[in-house]
Amino acid sequence: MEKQQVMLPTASTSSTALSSQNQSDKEAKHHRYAFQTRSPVDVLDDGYQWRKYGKKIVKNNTFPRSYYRCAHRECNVKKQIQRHSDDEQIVVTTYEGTHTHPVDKSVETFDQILGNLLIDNLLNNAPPTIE
DNA sequence: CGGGTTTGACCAGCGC
DNA sequence: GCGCTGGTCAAACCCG
Repeated sequence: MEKQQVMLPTASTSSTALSSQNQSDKEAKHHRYAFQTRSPVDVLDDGYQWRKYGKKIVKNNTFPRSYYRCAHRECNVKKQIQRHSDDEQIVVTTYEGTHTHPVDKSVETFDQILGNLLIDNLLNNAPPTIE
């Protein structure tokens, strides 16, 4: 397959942070941040290296969901990417966990930006867009 | 040759 | 209690 790496060209990171809602303690324990990005590619290069460990077709989505994990041994960060069933141009990236290692690249990447957006949304109490 | 990716199967959790 | 969905792991294959 072709590795499509996008370095935040025109990908507009519009909305949205899904965080510790008052769903349940289990959800709260796991850091889950969902971002909806409008990008032509599935995998956004956030500066970290990810290793794909699974793919699954979800009933609600026409497109398969991809499961990624941080390439680092100590870093047990998981990331799942799924496309919108209605708009294939919308890519939903869900981060789970926190990186304990610095970015491999020397650029302020998506992770930083998304992180800021995340915090910003958290502070603003942004309502969950997905689920 | 090594690492990474791919696909399928298995397992667990939740719902009914 | 059984069924279904989602998630993870494992083995094999492909590419660099």
